[in-house]
Amino acid sequence: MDDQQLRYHHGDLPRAIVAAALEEIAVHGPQGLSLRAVARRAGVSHAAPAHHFGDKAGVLSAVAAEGWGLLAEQTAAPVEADGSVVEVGRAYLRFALTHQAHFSVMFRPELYRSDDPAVVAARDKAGEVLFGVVGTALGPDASEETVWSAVVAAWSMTHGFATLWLGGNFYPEVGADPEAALAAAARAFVAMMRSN
Amino acid sequence: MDDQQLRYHHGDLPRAIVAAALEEIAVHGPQGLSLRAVARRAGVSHAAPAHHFGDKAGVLSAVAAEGWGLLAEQTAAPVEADGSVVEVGRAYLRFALTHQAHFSVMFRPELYRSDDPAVVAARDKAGEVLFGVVGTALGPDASEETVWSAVVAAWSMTHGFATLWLGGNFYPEVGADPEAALAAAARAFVAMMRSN
DNA sequence: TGTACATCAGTGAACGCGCGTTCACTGATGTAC
DNA sequence: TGTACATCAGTGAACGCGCGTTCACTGATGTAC
Repeated sequence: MDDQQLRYHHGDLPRAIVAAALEEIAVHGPQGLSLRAVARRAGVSHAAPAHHFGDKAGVLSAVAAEGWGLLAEQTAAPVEADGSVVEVGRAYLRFALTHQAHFSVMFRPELYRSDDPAVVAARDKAGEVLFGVVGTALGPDASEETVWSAVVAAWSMTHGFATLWLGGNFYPEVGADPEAALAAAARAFVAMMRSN
Repeated sequence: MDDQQLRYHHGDLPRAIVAAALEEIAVHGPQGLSLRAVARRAGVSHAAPAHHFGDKAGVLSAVAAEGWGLLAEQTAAPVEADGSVVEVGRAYLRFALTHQAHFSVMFRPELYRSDDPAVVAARDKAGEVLFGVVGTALGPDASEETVWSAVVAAWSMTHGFATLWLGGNFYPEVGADPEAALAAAARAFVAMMRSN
């Protein structure tokens, strides 16, 4: 509620609308988003969001594109620092936990325009990071098929962990430190599969 | 639309309402469920669902309880046939893919009464199956902590795979046979982790 | 076999609400002269 | 420095809609006698 919002011309209303949408989504979920609630939160008239984004799907597309972009950035950081697959997994998990609103929109493509160019570009970039680090981990001799399988596995485990954790589905025994729990889980999984 | 529905007394309207709710959820998602649409689909007046279930959360609680019960049953089947963790994972995945509506409700506890006794009982039963089969796979010498970690890993990977698959997030390279893709992914994951 | 009655499943009208979208508008801003 | 004007960001009233819930009711059913 800074005094920017009291001015007739807001300054950067599109940015403020996305921010307000994120706060709304954090409370009511992506499907429970209402443009009127977003406008209320941003302190503008209820028709203002549509003025900038066309409609509700437009607002959610902006959120999704921003989310995929942030995910690509934050998973690329450990790669650039010579990090392992595990480090990238941690970064993915950290992103999911600290950007729950983005995260919850990104994986509901029916709510936004998933063919929006900004969305496609950001999503592809995030995919490349993941594929690249897994390929490096497996070494140059691994078949492309193996790389795909390992990508699917690493993504599935990390993504599944994040959603189950966020949904409060784990028992308290799992502990309070999600990153440590995920790393321990990956290790225990390998031990279990080896013992068969 | 059998002639049961033309009778004043339906016969088993609660059952029909749950069935109609599942069909609605399959189309509009759990959050998009409307009691009036359910009633329309079941061929009864819009107030009928509330008569039996109290309110919307009541209908969704019934769906969730049924879902957890089915999951417990279907993952227990391979265990009774001396199946491995991988077989249980397959059963979990098969359940998710063939019972998408149940699956999508179960993991959104904010939409239903997750402390409903029927829900709690069914969910606990499903948890015990998973914990049991992982414990067996690791053998009697594994610490309880290790078992927990392996449960978290197996559950995360299987659950993550199911949700990413259902969301259409995988690239076509992953193939058309989800159960095979998941098994291959688990194998490739172990290879990748070993190679580091 | 027939009748009276209690039960309760399902009805349908009514309520108030919040929503998305449309649209003619107003007022702030910057630029041209 | 001052004025006219074009631009467009944001307004606010209006629309029609589907929703959840309530509530007095009706009609089917089964049981008691």
